[in-house]
Amino acid sequence: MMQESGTEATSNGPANQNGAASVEGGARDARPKSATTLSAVDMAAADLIHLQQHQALQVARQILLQQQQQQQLQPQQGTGLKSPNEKQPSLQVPVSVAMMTPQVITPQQMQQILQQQVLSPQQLQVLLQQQQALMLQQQQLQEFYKKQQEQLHLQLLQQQHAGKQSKEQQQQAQQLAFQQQLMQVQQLQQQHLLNLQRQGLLTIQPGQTTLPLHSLTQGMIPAELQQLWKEVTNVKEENSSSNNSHRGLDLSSPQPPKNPLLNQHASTNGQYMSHSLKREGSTLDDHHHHHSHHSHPLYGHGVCKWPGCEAVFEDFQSFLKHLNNEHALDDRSTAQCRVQMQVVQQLELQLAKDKERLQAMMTHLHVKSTEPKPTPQPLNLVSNVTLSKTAPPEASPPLSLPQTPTTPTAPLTPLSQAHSVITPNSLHHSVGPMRRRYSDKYNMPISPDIVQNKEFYMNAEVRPPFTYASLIRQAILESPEKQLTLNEIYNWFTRMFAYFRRNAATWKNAVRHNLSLHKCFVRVENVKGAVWTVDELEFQKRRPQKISGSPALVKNIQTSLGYGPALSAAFQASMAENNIPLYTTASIGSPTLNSLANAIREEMNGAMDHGNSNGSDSSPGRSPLPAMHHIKEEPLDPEDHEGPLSLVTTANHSPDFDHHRDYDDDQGHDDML
DNA sequence: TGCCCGGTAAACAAAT
DNA sequence: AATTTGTTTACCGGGC
Repeated sequence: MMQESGTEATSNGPANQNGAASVEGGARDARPKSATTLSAVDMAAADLIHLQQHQALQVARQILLQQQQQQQLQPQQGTGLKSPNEKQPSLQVPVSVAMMTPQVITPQQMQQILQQQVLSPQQLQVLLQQQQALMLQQQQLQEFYKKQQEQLHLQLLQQQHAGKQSKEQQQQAQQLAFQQQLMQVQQLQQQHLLNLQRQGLLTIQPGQTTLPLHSLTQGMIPAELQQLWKEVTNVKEENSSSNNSHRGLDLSSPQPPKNPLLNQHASTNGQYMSHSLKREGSTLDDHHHHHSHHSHPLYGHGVCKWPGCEAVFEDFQSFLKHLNNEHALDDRSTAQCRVQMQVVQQLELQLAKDKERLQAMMTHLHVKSTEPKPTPQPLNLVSNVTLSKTAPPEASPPLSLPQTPTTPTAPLTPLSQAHSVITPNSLHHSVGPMRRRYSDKYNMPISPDIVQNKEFYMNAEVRPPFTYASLIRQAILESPEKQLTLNEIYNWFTRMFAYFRRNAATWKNAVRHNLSLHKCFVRVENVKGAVWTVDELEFQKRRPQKISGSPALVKNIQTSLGYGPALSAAFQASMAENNIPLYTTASIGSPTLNSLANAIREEMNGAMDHGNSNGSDSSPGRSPLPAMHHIKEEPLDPEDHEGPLSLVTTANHSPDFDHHRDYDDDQGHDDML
């Protein structure tokens, strides 16, 4: 009862259309319409991006973990080899950590860039390229480290099991190797930074090479990113006004209150101006330009590595040509660039977290010799709490992240019994892609990154690009028992999507409506009430209908998704780029997010599926972006949107819904905080 | 143009 | 008596 009212009534105050929700009689017309279309679309895209990042991050994390391990294990050795600029991380982690981070553009830097209005088309591209290069590097490193890590693991295992033989020697050798790798990484990173500086894209003072960890950790929250992107886009749009003026992300038309500075981009006439800027910065850059040698970050193995583009080229020249023609500055490229930037951003954030995690792990292991059991981690405390509920002691080592500094991790949903290890219910097995692979292996839970995703949805008031039916199904399938009460479903919605924290009367009604309307939702009487379950067959049954083959549809979908093609392409490309097996990666996360990710993928696949759609494997995906119509039609006063958007605030309390009896509805959380 | 979809609004009934 | 939970019907707009 109080839920709905409380929900929106809260801060939106005026100008909100919510009145319509519960009481309006014919207020229907009152419903605002028109404006948000794009933003909504864009956001949907953002969601995807998010997922992508999510996965990419995992990889990055691994790399970092390894790096840190090395450092930790070998604090002293090999010092001489290191570049002079570092102070040698003896014990302080921050330092070492910091060293690794500069490779990606930090939020601050990003802002700088924006502020300087250097976002000319060229620069945007350059930026993108740089970021891409980053990805490549990480990929390489990843592979490399992967091997090493495996060895390390083996060693550890041996040590533990076989007692304390003289493995130490081996380990030392190993460590040396690590050390070397570490240095390599650092060099790469520095190199990269240099590049950026050269391009004039970054203005970093010499001594500033190492950024404070917190700057990264704090990263930007989705909302901020969005704002940033908005800025970026705006700037860009001003230049290339023509195209589709719409699609820009104008979630909140007005500029964000936060970066007033950015607003000045007013008449940025990028093109030329930036050019000069670039020149300026290029002073140091005399030697190689990324163009000079064939090692163009966007060109590899004869293929264009632009997200989503896999064009093949005989020679570098033709590639360049292609790059200029096909990937010139336009809405699409910009969108892709944005995606990439976000990816990077998220990676950065994740890296920071994982570093910290590693740190904890190392600490733990060190201490271990003395007192193995009682892990002293401060974070553990937190995590323990989380785990305690369900978590069997077993695996899960260090886990969760401690810090979570200023991040707006929503305080709500505490826990997660979650991992639930996905009940062996063969239920979802039959379905398409998502279930295959990821669910089999129960994965260990705890994954910090979820928080991020979660945050995204929780913060961004973006209408999720899924139909109610899809979401409901998702909610139900995610539950340990594969069944939920209506209320639990509601809770899931509000937990997972900020969007559903408003207009409760409306969407709840829709949920109910969907539950009873679709055959795929089966109500099961229960001792204390009834629960809803999903008849997967039924569900799948009606999924294939549209999408499967029609190219036209695909096109539409893409369009609907905003930069659909671009994003999805970027999404997938990036994944591939990082060797991130979608499913595998996903499996690491929490069931909830995984599912979400999978759901999205599913939708995407269905939508984009070029080619083999019918038949067996191709995912069922189909209904994609359903309903965003009205979103687009709601002109919502800027205020309306803005408020929510700055969610940081909003996010913090959302508990409104959760309270009462939901003890078990929260399967999906992994937050550790 | 008509059909199908999915979202939204609502009326109503039944269960709490 | 007030809600919540479910069902159903109607209407809309979009895609085809």
